[in-house]
Amino acid sequence: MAYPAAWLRGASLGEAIACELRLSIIMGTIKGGEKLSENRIAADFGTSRSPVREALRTLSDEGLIRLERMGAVVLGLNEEEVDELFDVRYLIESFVQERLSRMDRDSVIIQLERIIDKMTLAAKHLDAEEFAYQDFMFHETIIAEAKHSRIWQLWRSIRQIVLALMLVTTQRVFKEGPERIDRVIAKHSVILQGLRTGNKEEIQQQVRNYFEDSFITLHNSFGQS
Amino acid sequence: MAYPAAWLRGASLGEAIACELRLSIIMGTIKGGEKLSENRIAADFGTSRSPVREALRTLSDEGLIRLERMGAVVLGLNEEEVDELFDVRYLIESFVQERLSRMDRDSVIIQLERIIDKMTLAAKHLDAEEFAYQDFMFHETIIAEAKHSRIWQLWRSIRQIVLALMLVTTQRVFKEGPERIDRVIAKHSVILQGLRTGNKEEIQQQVRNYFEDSFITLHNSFGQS
DNA sequence: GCGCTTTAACCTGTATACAAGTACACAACG
DNA sequence: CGTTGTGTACTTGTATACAGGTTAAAGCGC
Repeated sequence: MAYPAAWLRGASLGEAIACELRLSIIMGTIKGGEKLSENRIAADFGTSRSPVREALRTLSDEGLIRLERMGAVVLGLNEEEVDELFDVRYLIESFVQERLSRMDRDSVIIQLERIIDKMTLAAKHLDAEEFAYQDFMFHETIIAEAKHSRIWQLWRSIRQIVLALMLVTTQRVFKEGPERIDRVIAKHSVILQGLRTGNKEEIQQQVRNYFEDSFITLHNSFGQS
Repeated sequence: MAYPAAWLRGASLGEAIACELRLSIIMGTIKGGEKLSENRIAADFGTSRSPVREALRTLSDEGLIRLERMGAVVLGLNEEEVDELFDVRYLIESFVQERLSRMDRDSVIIQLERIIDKMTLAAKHLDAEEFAYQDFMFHETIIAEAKHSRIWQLWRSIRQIVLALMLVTTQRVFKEGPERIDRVIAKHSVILQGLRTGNKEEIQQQVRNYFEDSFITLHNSFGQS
């Protein structure tokens, strides 16, 4: 599986290399402990060291690798670290939703409705890539609408990992059949419904439910793989 | 005011340039809206574009500037954005302390005691730089001890800004006299005391108090400047 | 065979070079 | 005077070159 070319439109070589490497690390094609050298990667991708250097810095900022004196060592994402990523996602979305509950939500609700429509369409066409992307956009839209510069920055620092992870897990979900896919859509609808009510406690409860459910699903998925 | 040279030991040129620029932006020497060019900065610092490029990426990741097609535009930190930064700090420390309350805290308590001693010493010698650094280390130590890879990553994405901000505010505090300095030390002692008790609710209350107080102090400080 | 020294390959950090694209000013023209 | 076109200067993204340092292994003495 390669990184969807459509997601790389307008990206520089450095970003593209970062995306490819990130996906390889998340899928386990590149294993934890492995050592990466700028020269070797540059040779592999047929580029110079400059974009590779940029890519390695990106992955280092994301915590997927650690830059050392010589070479970069791959840290990878084990099950526990994925859990921790979900901790952070929950922390961010919980904060953001609390904030949204005190704001005008008309705009975000309309956007989320459209996104759910697109998810439904992608499910119909069995387009896992598009589905994963819309799933991603659903959450990104909510976070963006809270209009909190620092929270947005936190999101930026994990968004690419989240996207790559969604791509992988969505493809697993699609293999499990349509009822599983529908459940994912339903989960998002519940979040949207909570936002519509504007009830702070209910929204928080919905978000908690969402992540608890995702958590369990994820572990089952890990157990199988 | 320049960035303390002692804090740059072992740093690459790129990191050093990032620190200098960051401080200039936070102090307002470089104002929001201003446009930065790699070439001009490289000329100013007497280096090539490579480290400057790295520095600009760092500042972009930190949300202090925005990289555009041509030139980078300075975003700066107004009062509201500092508030938002404190939102994030509170979010992180609150999470971390909850986690710590369920862990063995002996090690972190000893470390924090030592840090408070160093703060007291720095206060005695009126060494604002050292005081700011120990203040910073106090919080960083707490976060590190929670041993949560993703939370640590979030912290990493704001730690340099926090450090620079602490340097600026600490120097203001030092100008206001010793009683203000002692209050800062006392605030940290309260946090430490909360950690000693291990009582979850009390710890959370202490952390909330700390940030509410910092919040108010900060706004007063902003009002004066 | 084992340990020490030396050397050679390789790595990163930084500098420089080149190419493609963008903005802006200025001039020519309607 | 307004508009359009062109040219120039400056920008970033990428490639290449160089310097200093680290690793590792090859070679040699024992």
